[in-house]
Amino acid sequence: MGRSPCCEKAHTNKGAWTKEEDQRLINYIRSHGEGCWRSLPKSAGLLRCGKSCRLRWINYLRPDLKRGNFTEQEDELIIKLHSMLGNKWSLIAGRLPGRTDNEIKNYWNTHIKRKLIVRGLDPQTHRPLNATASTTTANSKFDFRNASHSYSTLTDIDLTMNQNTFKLVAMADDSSFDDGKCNSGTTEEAPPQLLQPPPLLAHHADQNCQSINLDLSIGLVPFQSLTRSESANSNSAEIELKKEQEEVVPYQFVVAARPSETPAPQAVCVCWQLAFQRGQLCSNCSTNGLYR
DNA sequence: AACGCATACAACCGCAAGTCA
DNA sequence: CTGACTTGCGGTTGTATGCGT
Repeated sequence: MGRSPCCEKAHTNKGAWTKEEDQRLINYIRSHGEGCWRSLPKSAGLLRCGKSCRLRWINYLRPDLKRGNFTEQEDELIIKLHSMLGNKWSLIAGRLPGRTDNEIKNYWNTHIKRKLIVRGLDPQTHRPLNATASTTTANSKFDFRNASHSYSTLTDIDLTMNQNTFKLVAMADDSSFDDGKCNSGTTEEAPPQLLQPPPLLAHHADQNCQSINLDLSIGLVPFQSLTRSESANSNSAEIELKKEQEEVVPYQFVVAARPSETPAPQAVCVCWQLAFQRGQLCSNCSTNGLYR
């Protein structure tokens, strides 16, 4: 297809940003908002490529960023989300208000990987290290890492809001765990490699497959606010979705396992929360994930 | 004090998906 | 429908800093 380079490299600065460049970028975005990164550098008087500007803003200059060390709670949340989503750093970052995908990715590579290894867990599979080798082909239908499907045996995932946190409780459907190992009952769409639950879920599944308490306590900002750039880039359906979503009270989210099941009122399919946040259609609930 | 190594993190690169004419 | 273009993501690299010898 022939792509043009993202910038004219001969005329752009590279490497660390200076305070002056930062200030120019901040000033420009304050007065014009995000968006059109390609033309932003020229308009802002920066000798940087748009990509570089975007990255600098998102990862470092954005005012809503939470600087400083990760808390123990954040650590655990990242681990849990990674066990479900894999290296989907942007999705994980979306669940940690004030943290960026780059920051989480770096933190994962420098701290959490080691932490898991010390615990005797494989950082990629979240399985015990000595078990990893024998289960390399195993993934799970509950494993959200590979795709936008295959968690249909969870019949109920409630994200209920306490005063300051959400709590995610996933209830497993007994019938889908019939064999006691919770790895049968494949759905039509489940790819063959997604057959075993990851350890996080498998652990609970072993306990009679009754209840999976993921206990995800996340910040009170359930969704990132609609920025100007998002407004510019989003289609109207997505904007509508976000509007509707913001109106959902009292922030209860439910996964619909089967289309025939009557969804709870005022609830949002958690697939939307985890992987369909851009308003993609969900194969589980056959909607964009939003129930009213 | 100087050096080498390890670590942390900012920034870059290439690719894929999305958008639009 | 097609292709040009933009944006966002994930992997990787480069560099500053800290620490031990």
